[in-house]
Amino acid sequence: MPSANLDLIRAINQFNILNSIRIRGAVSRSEIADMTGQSRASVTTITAQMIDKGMIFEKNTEVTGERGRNRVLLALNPDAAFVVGVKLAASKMSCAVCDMQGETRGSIIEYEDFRHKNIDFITGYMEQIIHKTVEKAGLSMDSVSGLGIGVPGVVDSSTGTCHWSPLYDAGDFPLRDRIFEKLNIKTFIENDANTLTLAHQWFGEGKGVDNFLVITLEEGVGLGIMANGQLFRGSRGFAGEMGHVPVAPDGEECVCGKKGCLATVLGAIAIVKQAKRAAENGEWHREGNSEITFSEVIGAAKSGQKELAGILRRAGHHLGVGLSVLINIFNPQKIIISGHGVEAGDLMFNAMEEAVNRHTFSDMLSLTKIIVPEWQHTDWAKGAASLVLQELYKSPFNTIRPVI
Amino acid sequence: MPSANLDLIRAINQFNILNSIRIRGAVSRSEIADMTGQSRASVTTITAQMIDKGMIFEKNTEVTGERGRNRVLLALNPDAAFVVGVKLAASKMSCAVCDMQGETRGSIIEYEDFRHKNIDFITGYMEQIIHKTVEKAGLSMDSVSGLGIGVPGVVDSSTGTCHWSPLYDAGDFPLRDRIFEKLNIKTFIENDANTLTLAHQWFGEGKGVDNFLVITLEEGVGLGIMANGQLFRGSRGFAGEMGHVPVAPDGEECVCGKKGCLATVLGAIAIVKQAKRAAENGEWHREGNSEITFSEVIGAAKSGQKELAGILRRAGHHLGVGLSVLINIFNPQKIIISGHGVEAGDLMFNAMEEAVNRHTFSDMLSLTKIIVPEWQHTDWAKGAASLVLQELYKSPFNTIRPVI
DNA sequence: TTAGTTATTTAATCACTTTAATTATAATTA
DNA sequence: TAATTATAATTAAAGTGATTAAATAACTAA
Repeated sequence: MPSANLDLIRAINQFNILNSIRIRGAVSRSEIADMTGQSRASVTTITAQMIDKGMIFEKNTEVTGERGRNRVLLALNPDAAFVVGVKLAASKMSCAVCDMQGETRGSIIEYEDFRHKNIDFITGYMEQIIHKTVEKAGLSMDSVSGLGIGVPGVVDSSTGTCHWSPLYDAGDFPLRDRIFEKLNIKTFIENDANTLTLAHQWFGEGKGVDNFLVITLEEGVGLGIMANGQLFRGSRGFAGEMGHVPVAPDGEECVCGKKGCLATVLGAIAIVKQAKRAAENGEWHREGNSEITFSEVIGAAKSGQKELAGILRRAGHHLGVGLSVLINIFNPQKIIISGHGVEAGDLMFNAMEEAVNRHTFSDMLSLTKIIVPEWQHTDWAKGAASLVLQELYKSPFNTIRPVI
Repeated sequence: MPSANLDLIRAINQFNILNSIRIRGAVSRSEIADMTGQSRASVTTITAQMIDKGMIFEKNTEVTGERGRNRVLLALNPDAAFVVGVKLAASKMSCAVCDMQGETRGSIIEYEDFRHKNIDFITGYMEQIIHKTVEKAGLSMDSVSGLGIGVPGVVDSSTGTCHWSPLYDAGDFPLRDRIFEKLNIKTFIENDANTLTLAHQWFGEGKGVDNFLVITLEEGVGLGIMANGQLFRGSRGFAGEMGHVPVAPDGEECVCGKKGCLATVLGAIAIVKQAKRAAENGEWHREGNSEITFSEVIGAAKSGQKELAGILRRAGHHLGVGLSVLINIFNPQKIIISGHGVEAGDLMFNAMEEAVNRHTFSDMLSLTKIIVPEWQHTDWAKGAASLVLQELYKSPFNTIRPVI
């Protein structure tokens, strides 16, 4: 247990100031003092240090026309630090370089099958894509303050160990340290749904929201939980295994052995599987014999293929039932739905909405906003980058590399 | 936002020291320094103040036979403070006086129907029971440092307002302030399941466990959530509305309008309702015509009444399904089952266990212990008392009344 | 121009922990 | 038995970050 000493209070106050500036965009010293509860003198001292380090700068003086001296607005220097985020998925890897404000300064996505591949192949690939992305952003590796990696599966972020992942069969693997050895950059790893949840807390729909959930629709279904402003990981990082919540008691058998898990109707794998069956049964007349992709199914459904549209509606319905369970248990302010599965659009989400409305006590439902924001592939990598940004804001003076 | 200053670090360090003593029972200054990370000098200073105030005392010197000066063990003075907890239920009120170590020093339970009663009647009743219990414990009201109240329903503990309760139809009600006006004792209110969860964290099965759930089986079903060592209340205090999680899609209609909610099969109300139907159908041959009570149903079921045993087994089964959902989502270290509903015993819990085993991925299940501790009526009031003890430990010097 | 108002900075002070030195008390060793 | 070693607890001095109060800066209104 670390003791509370002067270092701690300095860290807290620095964080609060930096965060106030981030949240407000540009803000004066007096306002910071009011927001953080610190004395004006103290704000002057700390902001002076931050200006000195190049983390923030005096943007302009605000002319309000009110009496008294005008406020000098302070703003973040977006170039104060750059961080890299990498998202590892079954069939692709994406990488993004973000600045201090969470803006993407360069990104790359590459398609490759990583399932059952050698671990060295994956870490090597990662090293390459990082170099390429940093170069694309016009930066050198020296200017990178940290690296965040989002991994599907169960991850112990404190030890940097990957315990289990759908990607490979190996046991515990020290991913963080292995990457650090290669690049010599401070590295953080985390479950992918959690990185996205953090990204929303810092830069997205979760700004200023203490309790929200993030549903990720990819190959499977993921859940990120923000509780009391903190990421909730469960006792061993297993929290949020939404996929195996039973929603259809008379449904199909799941890989886990149970029947009617959410994972059997929702997520790209389940949807493609159902589409394949429809094609085999002749309910979906399909040209050619190539492997069915998720995008293809969505496209056909949107073009009016009734059977496929039904599959999406059913998926939406069950998602809605699952959400109603979550709303009852968590009473979140927001539920944010992300992942490339949102491509399914209204076909899925109308059915979802209907199911949520039907299955949730209206008093509770009225407290929860369900949001499907615009989705980009690189959001995942940006999420991984936020993992570092978070650490950076927490102890900026220790983490930020000097701007050369 | 409160700024981080010297007061904060003192509060944190005091809390950590007091808590170390509480957890270990009796512990030396050096060990405290090691546990909390503080310097020995600092521990000496702070513990001296605490001894001065009568909060802790030098219990004895530990003779280990090791080299060097013997350690002086410090222990909590249980009489340093007394707190009162009151639990309000539909048909009873219980009250307990606890000491600094959470030991019950006196308790009273009284049966009375509080449904749809005047609020003044309830607060008046509360005032009386508190006076009686304090007297029974051999104490005066002056020696009471604080009062905690556990209320079924939705409570905003920060404002002390009771927003909604199954007990009465009135709207928002400032219960905390109303009681404070009567007794002039620092008062805290909280949802009843949450008080029990706190009690477990501080003095029960949740000691040292960061992530656990408490299921309360009373008239209905309640859920208390401990996430990252913090009570999780949701965005408006509605979190943990477990009762309306759907578990039996083809089940009975619930008061909330949906079908097959957990509340339709579990909890005293639902079970008595089902028993009543069994009696009406002639499946349960019952003497007399009095109102059926929960205890009577349990008794008859345990004596071999097959239909009633079936009702309990079904309830246990659905509870098990509900728990499997919770395990998937929360991955808790423990699930603690409490409330007078545990009287149902093995009849219910065997079925529960079977359902949990069947519906939960075994890798996840192995991480969660499900516990049904011994249950006493006054545990509720003790829970409410912990609400105050928690505050007391947090800022001991401000809250503890001088011992006269 | 002057008074009033707000923003920011500076200087002095305070409160807390830490480090280093010191005292206290025990077992071990010669 | 006396010196040595080890551990516990205390004390004194030093360091540090926030706060308060006073000073300065920069503006508006009259």
